[in-house]
Amino acid sequence: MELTHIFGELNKVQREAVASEPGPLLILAGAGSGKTRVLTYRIAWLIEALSISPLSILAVTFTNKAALEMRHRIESILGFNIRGMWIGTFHSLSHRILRAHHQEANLPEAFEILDADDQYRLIRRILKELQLNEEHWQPRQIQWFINNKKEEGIRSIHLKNDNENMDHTLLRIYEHYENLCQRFGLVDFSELLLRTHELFSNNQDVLKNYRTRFSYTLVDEFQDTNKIQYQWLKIITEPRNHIFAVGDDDQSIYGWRGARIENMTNFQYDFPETQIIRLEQNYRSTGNILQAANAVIDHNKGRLGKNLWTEDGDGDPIKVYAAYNDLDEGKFVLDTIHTWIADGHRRDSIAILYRSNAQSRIFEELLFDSGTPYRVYGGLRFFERAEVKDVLAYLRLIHNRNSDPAFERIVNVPPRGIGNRTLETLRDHSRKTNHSLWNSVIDLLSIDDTPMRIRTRLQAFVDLIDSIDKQIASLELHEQTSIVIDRSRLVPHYQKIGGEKALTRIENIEELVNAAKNFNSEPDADGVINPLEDFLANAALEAGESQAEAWQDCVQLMSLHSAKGLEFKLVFLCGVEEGLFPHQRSIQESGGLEEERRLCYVGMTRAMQQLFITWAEIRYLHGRENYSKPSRFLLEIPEKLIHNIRSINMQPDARIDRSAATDAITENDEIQLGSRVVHKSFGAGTVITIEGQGASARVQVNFEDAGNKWLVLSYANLNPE
DNA sequence: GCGGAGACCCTTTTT
DNA sequence: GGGTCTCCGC
Repeated sequence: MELTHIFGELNKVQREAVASEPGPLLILAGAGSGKTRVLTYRIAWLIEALSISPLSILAVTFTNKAALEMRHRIESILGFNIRGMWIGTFHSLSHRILRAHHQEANLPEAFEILDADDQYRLIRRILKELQLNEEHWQPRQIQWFINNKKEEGIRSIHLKNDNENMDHTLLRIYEHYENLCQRFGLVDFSELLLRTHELFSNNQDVLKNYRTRFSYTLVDEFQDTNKIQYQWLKIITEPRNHIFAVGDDDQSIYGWRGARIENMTNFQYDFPETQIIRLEQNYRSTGNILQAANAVIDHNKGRLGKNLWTEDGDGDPIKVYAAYNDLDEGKFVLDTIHTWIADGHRRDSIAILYRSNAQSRIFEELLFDSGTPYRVYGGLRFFERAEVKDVLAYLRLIHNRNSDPAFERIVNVPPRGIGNRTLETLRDHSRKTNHSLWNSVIDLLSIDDTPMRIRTRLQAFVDLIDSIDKQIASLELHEQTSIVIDRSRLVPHYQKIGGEKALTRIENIEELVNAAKNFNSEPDADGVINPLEDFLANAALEAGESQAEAWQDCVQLMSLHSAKGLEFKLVFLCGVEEGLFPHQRSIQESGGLEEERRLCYVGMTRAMQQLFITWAEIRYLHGRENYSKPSRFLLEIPEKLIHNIRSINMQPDARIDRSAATDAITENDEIQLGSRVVHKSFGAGTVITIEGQGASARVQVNFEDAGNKWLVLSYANLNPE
């Protein structure tokens, strides 16, 4: 068979991986070594060379984005579409399986997915019911505990039986949570995985069905799997063990969320006769960048071992800039960016990476003021926004009256006189009767001693929901959405309270109609299509990544975590200071420091041509001034690979000078290039040049009446217009 | 029940 | 610095 279109694109080791005999295979794929390429070509090879049907292949990823991209890439190699092939995240695949076998999995047909926010609210409600103090029983920690246990495959019943030291109250909360979810058909993210795994272990018929169907399993980012995900993979793959796992232990950065790097080391023992292939040739970065990254990661113990190399040249040294404060750091980055763009590069070839999202603000301000287009990744995603979740909650309640999370969310949004007092009564009733909140309302309406005013308001709410339901019953999804938005009166509500954010919120609400319009519902296993149900599940499972402007040419700002898997010609690694990176809290955790170091490795290996590392001696964090030292990671890079733009070890004298200058800049930081200013005698004008810093800083201002003037900032007494 | 003023907290993020 | 949550007065 003619397979040059597959093999022609690959190097020798990649070819070996792609064309290896079916069987357990672990690919250790270093950063930039063509991981995705190997994965997609492997699938193409199975289909073309072994004539495996796409329907017999199961491909698992961690994000929806990765799943989508993989599908596109495979289709473009093959030249035909593979619509029926199962490519998805652990969660979306589990969801699909549970929908198809909800009875065997002991779930109601209309079971609902709880996202992290819904789960948090539910836990708080339980704490209240159990009359536990939130100070002592922090909802976040409970949430973390429950998810952690589920991700280890442990239910409350196991804790009860196996562990005598188990905290009694914690156990009671977990138990209560499980009961409530079971009773009302609520499934949180970890439950999707756990429940599917239990379905497979308890139901041989179902398991056999999937084992027969899927003869080949492939996993991406294997280093990020947690315990239950690994078991999920094992149970579906055995006994054939045709599993193809691709990962990089050096890029495991989600340990704090349950990912088990040990899964990589255990793989070869759990799947006997595992073949291990190392992809070490890097096609992304210059020699210097690779050497520096290798040197840093080499400080970690217990690695599987890998050394990246490249056939390309050394390139420029790593440039390190020691700033005196965060503003100076920002200005340096901005200047460098402008030079880079002036040299003819695209803006989207640039990434500013940082450890914590709070660091983006200063860069955003500077980029904004200089009129440089930029885009910040991370933060709240579309379907997680409060206003969007409100609309969805109306839809959820209409679809399933027994959805307590949806009920709680919107029963009084916009305010309709059903306050905490009434809600407490409802919750109380619900607890006693085991009825959902909605049914509790119905109950209360039929009880004679319910006060008239409460009765009126509850009735109005019931009527509203019922009447919207009736009105939208036979309409298209986007029409349903549009009517719900209209009749819920959420837009006027946000208009009323919104303030500055009102406009964005209303835009988001309206954008939801478009999202509904563009949503393609897939028929389930029985060929049934339920667009609304699908849409709601999808909203929970897919956070709603990048919206429209994703492809515009702008500077990219993101946390190091979100940068994994991406590459940029020019990378700035910012805030590389002890306490911030590695983060203070991670230094205290066991294994925390090594994970931070991997994060540093991930950051450095994003750079193709040029890597800048910056740190600031003074940083404003949480409104306070902090003094820092350069990160230990910086000191782990061999000096010969570094070009210092300013000495890391500042002279004491220089330090005084610089902090003085810092103050002056901070005081005047509203004066920027392009700022509108007013002078006592020259009147209004625009700042067109700024030179120097501190007491000697000078600006050139183009005054409307007086023309161009040079002024010394500390004497001129300029005020913002 | 509503809404404004102050207290409080604060890594990383996907599903 | 800023977003969320609580408390309190109306």
